[in-house]
Amino acid sequence: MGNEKKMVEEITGMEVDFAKWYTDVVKKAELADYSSVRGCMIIRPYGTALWENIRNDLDGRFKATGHENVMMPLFIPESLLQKEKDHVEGFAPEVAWVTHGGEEKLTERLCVRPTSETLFCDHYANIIQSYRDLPKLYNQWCSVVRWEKTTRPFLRTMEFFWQEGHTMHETAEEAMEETRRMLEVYASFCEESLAIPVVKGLKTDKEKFAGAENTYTIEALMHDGKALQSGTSHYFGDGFSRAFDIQFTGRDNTLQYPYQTSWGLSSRIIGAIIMTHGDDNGLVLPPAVAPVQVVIVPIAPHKEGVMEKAAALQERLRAFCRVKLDATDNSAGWKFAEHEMKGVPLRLEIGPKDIEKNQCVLVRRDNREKAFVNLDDLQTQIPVLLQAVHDGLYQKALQRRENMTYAATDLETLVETAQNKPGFIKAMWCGEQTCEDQLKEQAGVTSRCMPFEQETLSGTCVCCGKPATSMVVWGKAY
RNA sequence: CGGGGUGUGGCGAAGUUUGGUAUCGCGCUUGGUUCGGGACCAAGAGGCCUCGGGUUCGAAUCCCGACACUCCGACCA
Repeated sequence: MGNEKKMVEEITGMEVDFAKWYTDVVKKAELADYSSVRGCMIIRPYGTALWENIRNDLDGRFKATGHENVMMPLFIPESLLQKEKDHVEGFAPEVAWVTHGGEEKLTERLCVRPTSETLFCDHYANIIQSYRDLPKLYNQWCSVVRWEKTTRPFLRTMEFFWQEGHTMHETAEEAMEETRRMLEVYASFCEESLAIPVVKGLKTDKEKFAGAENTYTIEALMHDGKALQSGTSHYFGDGFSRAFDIQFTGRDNTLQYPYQTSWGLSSRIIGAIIMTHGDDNGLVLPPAVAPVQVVIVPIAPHKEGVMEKAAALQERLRAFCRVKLDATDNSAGWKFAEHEMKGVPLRLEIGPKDIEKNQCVLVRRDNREKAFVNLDDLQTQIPVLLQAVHDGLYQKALQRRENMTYAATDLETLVETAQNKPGFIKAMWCGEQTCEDQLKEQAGVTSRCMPFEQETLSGTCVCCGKPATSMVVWGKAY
């Protein structure tokens, strides 16, 4: 109990080399593996199961807010991509092009979707005629491709998995509400299901999505003090509607352009889970999405009755949690380390001595606390402990973020903080991009967002000293 | 895309400076003893030394090129 010895020698210490620690965890926990396609990864069964749980949870939240799933094509004709100017400028440098079908050269190139705004708009133009057709609340689960220069498993890969919601509304107000609503869905998902605290806010013009009027974001702080944008929600106004000629007849019998939103959350969130909760023994998974919530490790399984008892427990536990029985012939110690590496929230040990006393040992992954629990109480105790792990993870992450959040009211302090103290820096800003550029130049930080929860640290911009318009959270980002 | 680093059985490395036919640990297979924090003994299997050229009697080793991974920047979910 409370043994601080590092038991998994294969994983590089977090303090030693954070980047290496990260990839070690990805590989040793069997989440993903490299493929022979540059910049693309193979998401292994364990990683896929994790993504499926994330997906099912989020999908339920989308359905509950009235959204429907659709499936759009993988390809976008060049002409379609070209329709919205800012959008194409933003994405053109990183799209993959299909130029041939078999041996034949195509008359028009097709791009592999980097995002699907254009496809949705093209379709919406055909199916929206009247205000009665609105709102359209569509979502799709798919993968997209962006020709990235440098890649890292989950955090940045050339192909990644995500969901993209695309909605059309009768009024700007309605669309703006939708944008905010979906950001809240992401934020609650992160906090309730992933135990990741997030800062909700608005992106500056410099950081917003190509073609959007407003981009909202949730920003999480990783173990190493770098920020990870964990979900975004965009308000498009009627920009795309005009570019794609999407019009409907309004209640007053005039032709109008609908207002649009889009929002996305990607498999990158798995990187956030790793870097928020993980430790030197490997992955630590939030119970709500863990593929295995409880792993049963039989002790001395060759002894009479142990395996039978363990198997019977597995059957019982199936009714209320995701449970796995480790029946391999590895030693008990091996199994402990193995499942810790894979982040299983609870371990259940059952051996001859326990069976005699009708009990078992439950060990939490987050703090290694052990508890002897009567076998008759498992149905109530396991959910309690899973919840305790969740709360423990959330509190620890929140505490760390607070400890790593600083404030600066003058440039010198900001630069000094950025250079010496990894984390978020709160500072006032005048709203000018030149100041953003200068902070990037001098302190190496970018604006993560203008949080909804504003504070007044001072009256003037941290950079230029002119009157400030808002408080911005700055940081180094993934 | 700029600057560094790396590439040797499944994994981690030694060997490269000084060219001579590949070594170690872990894992894997089989048998046996073990099992409450990565057990032990014995016997085995497994290598186009990232790829392509070149130099040489001979290349993991020297030269040229490509690719991949990785770190630091710039760019992006």
